This record gives sequence, structure tokens and C-alpha cells, in this order.
Amino acid sequence: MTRDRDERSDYQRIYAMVDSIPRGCVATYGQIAEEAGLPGHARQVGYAMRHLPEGTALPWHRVINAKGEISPRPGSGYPSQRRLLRAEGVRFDRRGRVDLKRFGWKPDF
DNA sequence: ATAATGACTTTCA
DNA sequence: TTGAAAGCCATTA
Repeated sequence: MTRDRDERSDYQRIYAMVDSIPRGCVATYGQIAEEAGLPGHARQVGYAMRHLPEGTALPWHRVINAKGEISPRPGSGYPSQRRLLRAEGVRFDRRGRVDLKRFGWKPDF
């Protein structure tokens, strides 16, 4: 995975950003990518998440797409993410969408 | 090396 | 409001 000498490269930044998301908040892929210094790399953020091990301590469940919904990923983890977010105080509306206006994470730089 | 893929985003209809 | 199309770029084959 090209992580032999570029350990603190893009992926590490992405992971750091995700890990910096406060509890009870959510951030979009594009937001993370942009704040991580990777404008337009929203997809790569998703790639990074997909490569995460199952036992990761990273709060990947706080990362959602621009629509405010959970991104449809393969396998089953959708209900898990929904449950985790709800356990943190994030409210979902009828359609299963999160109000980014209220729960959207504001990076402090 | 090129081609296909995807846990995205934005814009237009 | 929804949905389709194009743009985007690292990763995979």
C-alpha cells in the first residue's frame, strides 16, 4: 500500500481528520478531503475508509456523504453506522438523513 | 504502461 | 423535491 516511507501521507491525514471529529457530529467526505489538504479527493477518503481494518478505532461512522446520508457500501454496516451515530446523539429524519446544518462538524483549524 | 472501479461532489433537468 | 450526467483522482486489475 505504498506506506513504507510515506507513512504520514494522504491517508494518514485523512485518518487524523476523521479521528478529530468530535462526538455527536458528522462530516462529509468532501469536507474531510478539503480540510486534510486534499481538495477534490472526496472519493479517496472513501477509499481510505474501505481499506480500514474492522478493529479500527477510527470513528468512520461519523463520515457521511454530501447528501447527509450514509454512503451505500458493500456488505452490512449500514445499520451499524446508523446505530452508532444515534448513540452519539445524532438524529436522523424520516428518510434516514442527518441535518448537516446542526450536526455537521465545523473544523477549527 | 493503460483500463476499469468506486464508502464522492456538483450541476443541470 | 428527485434523478441523471459529468467531473474528479487514487487504487486495483
